[in-house]
Amino acid sequence: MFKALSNETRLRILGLLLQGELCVCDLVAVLNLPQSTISRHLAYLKNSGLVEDRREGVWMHYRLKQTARTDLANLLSAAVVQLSQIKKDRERLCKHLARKQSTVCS
Amino acid sequence: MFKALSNETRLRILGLLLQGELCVCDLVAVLNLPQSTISRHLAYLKNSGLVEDRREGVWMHYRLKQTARTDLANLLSAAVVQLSQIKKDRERLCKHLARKQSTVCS
DNA sequence: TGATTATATCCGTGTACACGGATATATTGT
DNA sequence: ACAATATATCCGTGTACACGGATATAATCA
Repeated sequence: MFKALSNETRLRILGLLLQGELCVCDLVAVLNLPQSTISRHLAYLKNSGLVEDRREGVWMHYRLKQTARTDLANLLSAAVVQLSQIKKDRERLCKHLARKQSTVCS
Repeated sequence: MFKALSNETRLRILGLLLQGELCVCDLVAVLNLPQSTISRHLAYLKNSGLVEDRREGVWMHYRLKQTARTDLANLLSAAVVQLSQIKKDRERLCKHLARKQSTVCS
């Protein structure tokens, strides 16, 4: 698990997934990284047992596995404080979702 | 910090240092790994700001930095459960210290 | 079936370590 | 100064990834 958390991009992905389920294209848009990079990290997180996926038509949705959610929330709470990037990501996610479909941002 | 925790040998070292200050030779004896390996990881942990050292004659003593102690205790509590090796290490440390000088094992 | 879109995987390249034996350095006691 | 001991660093080798462009796969729709 610590290995999964030892990469900044994965930390950022997990930080966003803490807010709720997301599809790959949302992560690509918010993190502004190549799609192959995002997909690779999602595969890594899935293999590590931290996230699970769900297909909905063409879209793959990723979410934290329930079994890992509590642990991750605790561990990441420290990371969120130190890695200011995560806060910015969350703000960007909020705007992104609002732009996409006028949903309320939690 | 997660990078420092992402290596099993370092996790084991930190697990032992949670019990208290130790010198390199104790770690070598308890973990049964080459001295160069232990020294390298201790240097890594020191650079990461997780441990600090103290020279006492020929011996170098390493201990957790106070600033990291609480965080590490929390993070490692999860690791201790999962990585059974850490429990075994602690038992070996206890025996080792008892053998060395009939000290009480905390 | 063929085009389109979303996602996964492949590929070559580069970097960060991990490893452990060998060697260097530092300290102590003679 | 020299031997002995504890520790740090060096060195060559190997592995695990990170990266991102290119390509393959999968699903949808016309």
